[in-house]
Amino acid sequence: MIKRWLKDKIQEYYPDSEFDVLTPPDDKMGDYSVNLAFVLAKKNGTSPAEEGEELAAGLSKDKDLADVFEKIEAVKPGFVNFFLKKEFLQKQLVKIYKKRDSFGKSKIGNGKTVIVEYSSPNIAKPMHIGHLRSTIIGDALANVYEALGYKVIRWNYIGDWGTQFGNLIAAYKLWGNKDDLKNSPFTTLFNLYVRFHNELKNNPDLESRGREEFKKLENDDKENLKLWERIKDLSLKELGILVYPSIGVDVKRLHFKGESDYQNKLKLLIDNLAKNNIAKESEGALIIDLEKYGLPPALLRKSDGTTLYFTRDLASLEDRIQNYHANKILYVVANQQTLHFEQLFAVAKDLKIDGAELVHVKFGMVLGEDGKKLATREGKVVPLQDVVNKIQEKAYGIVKHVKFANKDISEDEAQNIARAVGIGALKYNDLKQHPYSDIVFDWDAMLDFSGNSGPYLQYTYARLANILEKVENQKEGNAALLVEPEEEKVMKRLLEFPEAIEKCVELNTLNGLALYLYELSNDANRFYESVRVLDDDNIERRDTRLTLIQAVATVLKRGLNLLGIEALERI
RNA sequence: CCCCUCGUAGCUUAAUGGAUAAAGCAGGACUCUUCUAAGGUCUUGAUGGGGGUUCGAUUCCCUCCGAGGGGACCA
Repeated sequence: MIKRWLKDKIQEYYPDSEFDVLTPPDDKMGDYSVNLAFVLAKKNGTSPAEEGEELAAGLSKDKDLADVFEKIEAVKPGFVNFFLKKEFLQKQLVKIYKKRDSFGKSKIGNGKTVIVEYSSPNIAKPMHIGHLRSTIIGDALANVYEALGYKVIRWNYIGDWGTQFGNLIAAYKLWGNKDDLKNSPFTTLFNLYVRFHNELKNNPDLESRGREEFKKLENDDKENLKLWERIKDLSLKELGILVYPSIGVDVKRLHFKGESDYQNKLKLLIDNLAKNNIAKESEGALIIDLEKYGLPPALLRKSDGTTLYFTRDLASLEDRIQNYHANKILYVVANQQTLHFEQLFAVAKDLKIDGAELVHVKFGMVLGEDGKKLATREGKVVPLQDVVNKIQEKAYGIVKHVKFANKDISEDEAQNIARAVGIGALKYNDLKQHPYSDIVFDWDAMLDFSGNSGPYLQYTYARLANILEKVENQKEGNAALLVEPEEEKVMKRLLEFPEAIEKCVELNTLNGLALYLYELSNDANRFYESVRVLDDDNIERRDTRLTLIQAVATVLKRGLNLLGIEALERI
């Protein structure tokens, strides 16, 4: 059908052309070639007929296949799979094997600086399951940018300023005590936070009390400043010692920056904006009108004289571009704040703070089992530590009791496996989904270690590693010996790795990479089940298979690490 | 009322405008004297409704229905 249609088109463009639509080895090849011709034509600004002719030429002369494939591969990698001939695959496998440690890496970032803002805990509120998404997505995204040759700053923008701190200080002054704060800062602060909001219902005066305390804080009130510093110190310590390590995030690589760091720059910023008539008074507050962008005005200063998140974020943006020379800034922040970033980016454009590409990498919320938002105010949250603990317990149970009865796994190793597998499950469960969709928090799904899950990938890696461990001195082998369909499938899949990574930065999502790794694991497991490697009498073939396994294992490990998931040799 | 996001199988999800819409879970049938059964094999089942653009639409446009989020002194 399509074939005939293309023929007609070619007749129309080139009445004298002798080109016939490719003579394909089977029916589907024809349609497929047509698609390709169109993709190539679009890409190269040529006509489908020209591209088709070139394709046909390549296909009819097998010796040039690799070149044609490589050209197509550059334009439309997924398509090539269909055509791949064994010879090509074999050539590629050797290539991949030889450069397996750098396979997938590239220099397309060219040393450009990318700031990835993620995690950004608010130390007036406890970290809960909702904060996890930003941390997991941001950390992985930063890894991927790094692998592609960008200079990455992992910007952890601590929420340590704002009205809520006034609330917290007010609550502390009413109900808090020193010892609780010292012993378990997060729990204590959380309890104060919840109590404040609960009592607010009966006692609306509390709100003005909180505002009052924040105003004092902004006016350098000594007592409040001291209390604030104490709260901040303790919270950061707990974050660094407890929270981040427990989810496998390297604290040392995070660039901590607090909202409060911009406090002393705000006055100048505001004054300048007012002086240049960019900001104006409205109902006692200072705003920037954004009507021409179809947006509500951005608030710079409240009528009580205090500043807002927006004000600080604007100052921070300036800082990031001027002092950190960011070429690109990614804000890994939930969907809910879309408007905030639309406003921020619009103002940046107005002020010509446009030295960097600004992207709001948004993601959906974690919803409760009722499908409603998990709100901190009623204390209706799943604390991060609970999730981490529960998932590790489950992993530990499996390691310990389900099998491996005859394996010498020490207690320490079992603990370590449980930790890595638990976190792997948690992270993969998040990353495999498109970030926009809301996630309904579901213990069962999160604790499911079978099927398309983190542990499945880790398990696959461990199986492959187990084979490799049993062999010494293997040679490269001869790729021509790999003729099983399962082997071909794996080889084809390996080729897609670089594309899977590059797509991550193109779209600023990671589910493509997660899916790729799953499919690679799938293919690898099928290969594993269908072909016995070590018992092979044909040593050359055995070595070739080991080469394949080595390449897969390396790619799998690198991919998992990019996602922030550990690949263990034994699980 | 306005803006943003989403709507795919019983459930949770996937698919730069391109191949027979892809998986997992749940259900059914198999598979461990064999390199780790957290595995593998087979099986049932889906694009909210209506228009449009296109050779081709889950994807882009319009409209309706439904869900969630946001909309000047929170972040």
